[in-house]
Amino acid sequence: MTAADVARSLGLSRATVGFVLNNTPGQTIPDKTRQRVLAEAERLGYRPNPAAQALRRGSTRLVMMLLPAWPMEAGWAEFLDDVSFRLDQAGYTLVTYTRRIDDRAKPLWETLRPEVILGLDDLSDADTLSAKASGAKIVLTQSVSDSPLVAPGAEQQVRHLHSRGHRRLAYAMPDDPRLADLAALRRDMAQRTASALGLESLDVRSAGLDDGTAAEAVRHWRDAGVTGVVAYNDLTAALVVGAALRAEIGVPAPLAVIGHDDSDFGRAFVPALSTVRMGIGALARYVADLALYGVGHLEKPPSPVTPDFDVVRREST
Amino acid sequence: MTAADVARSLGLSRATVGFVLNNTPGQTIPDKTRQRVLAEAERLGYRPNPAAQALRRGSTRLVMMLLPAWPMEAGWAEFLDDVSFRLDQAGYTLVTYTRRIDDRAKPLWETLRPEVILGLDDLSDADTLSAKASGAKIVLTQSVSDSPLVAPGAEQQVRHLHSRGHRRLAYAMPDDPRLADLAALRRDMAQRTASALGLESLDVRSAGLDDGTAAEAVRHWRDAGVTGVVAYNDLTAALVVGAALRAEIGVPAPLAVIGHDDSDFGRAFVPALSTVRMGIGALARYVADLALYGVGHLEKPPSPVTPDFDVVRREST
DNA sequence: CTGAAAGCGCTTACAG
DNA sequence: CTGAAAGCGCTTACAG
Repeated sequence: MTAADVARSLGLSRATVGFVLNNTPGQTIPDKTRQRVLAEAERLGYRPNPAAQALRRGSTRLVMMLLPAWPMEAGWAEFLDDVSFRLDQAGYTLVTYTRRIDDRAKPLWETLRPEVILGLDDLSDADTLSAKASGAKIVLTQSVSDSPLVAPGAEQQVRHLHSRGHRRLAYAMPDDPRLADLAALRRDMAQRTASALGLESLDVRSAGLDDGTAAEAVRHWRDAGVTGVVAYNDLTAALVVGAALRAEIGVPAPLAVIGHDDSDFGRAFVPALSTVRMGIGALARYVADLALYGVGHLEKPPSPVTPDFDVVRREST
Repeated sequence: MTAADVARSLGLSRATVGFVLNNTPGQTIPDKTRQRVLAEAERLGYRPNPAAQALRRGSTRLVMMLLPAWPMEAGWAEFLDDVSFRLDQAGYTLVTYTRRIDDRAKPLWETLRPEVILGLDDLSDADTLSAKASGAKIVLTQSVSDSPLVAPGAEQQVRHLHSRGHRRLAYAMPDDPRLADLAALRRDMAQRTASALGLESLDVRSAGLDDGTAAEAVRHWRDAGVTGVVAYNDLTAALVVGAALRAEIGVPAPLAVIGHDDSDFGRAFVPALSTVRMGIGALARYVADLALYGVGHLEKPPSPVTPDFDVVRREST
């Protein structure tokens, strides 16, 4: 079922059909003809062939978003929906892609040829080269030096513990190497906030999944007089709380712990985990517009937005 | 940079270049020419235009895998890598897509035109129609009547509790409507296993996130003499355990609870959650071959495989 | 062994 | 207002 079929069925030329279907400006198609074309296309179930369109236009109208390999919280689904909706309205399509470090398949941008790649995650050097060679423009929404997306939550965490009267704070890092960069950003922001509040510098320790580091950290913190722990995320917070309870150190006193991300399981935990929730509503439009600016669909770059971060206080602080 | 450029640069015809680059059988290209073409293509950084290939071939060589909207456990990343690697070797590309119920963007299959859609998740009726209209073949790896992927873990859960001496069992359902179908499958399998073991039928209750249903279920089970709870997944297990502890019902005694999926946070929980881990190694090849059979690249369908399910006993049972 | 050519389905400048 | 036609980059049957 091609545009030619629609034209033939109507006794029109392919051009007229194309003008109607593409809403080409500068054409004066009588409304009657327009309606006939639309109705016939609908009746025949005509769908333009995207490969032919891409070939002819010289552009795929595809935007690829790189997603991190670690599990994403529920809020991201809505975020992605918002981004893809906004792109959709501008005639672009969002494709998400999770590139693993040891991925053995050809990168997806080779086959799909997106016009823009949105890097929510960093690319390896080899992948960056390959992506550029494929003709895509890389737009990083998360750069290491400037990261409104990831850091401000850490400030909220520290301020929350401070407002609850804690003066000697620690920071719990995850041990997953994929999270190292992100964790360093949040930790530094926490550190800066602590200084700004006149607190001693944070006592930074790692809290891993099965290796006893969480237990060690908790003992160390107790001996050092730490009363509040800022955890990288809710899983790290859970590991710290778990280790504390097993060492018979009470939570929230003598040790308060706050996580980050508002993961579902934090509510099930006993004690329920205090956390920071990121509101990404405004972000979706910003990210979509960043992509549209990248493909030249928008005249100027969107103004940066900072997501909202809210403390959700539960039982662990 | 097109194949024509490569041909021109070498003083050859476009056909010869095409034959070399595509390894077309039945052509006798002198090895010297072949090497020259390969070297020149490499030197010029030639990459075939996928849109042109798709248009000419009449097929996109794209396989789309529908992913569920809920967060996936870490093991899935490896699974997807395995599937895409196998497809890659056969010349196909895997694209993953998460279709949300209230998605407002045009479905991705409209734009990408995959040859096959692998449904790890179910499609709405409207989406099924739209996907078929786009020309894709839908291959369901998870069907309601035959579900080796999702159900056998529930059998392991029940057998584990039975082997620990529990005779009066309950089943904890999630309250997320997106999980309803999957949960029903697991619950039924648990129910069948209980019958086979000569146990009373399971006392089924829902355990939700914030609505007090978990607390209610736990109280009800205590009064009904239930000693073992099979939970849909680890989050549901966590909710049940949390509610039990808050109601001062001990875990694992008098109430043992086993989850499913081996989520990271289950290890951090106090008590650490017993669970069932799904080994999906063999599955990747099966799913990839299902797709390749769907596109006609394989003569006959792959033999079904059942993933391994292993009980991981921790403190909650 | 290699070249000239058709045609996939589309968009759109050009000519009426 | 509408049609005939070019051409995007590729693959491949056909003719030498």
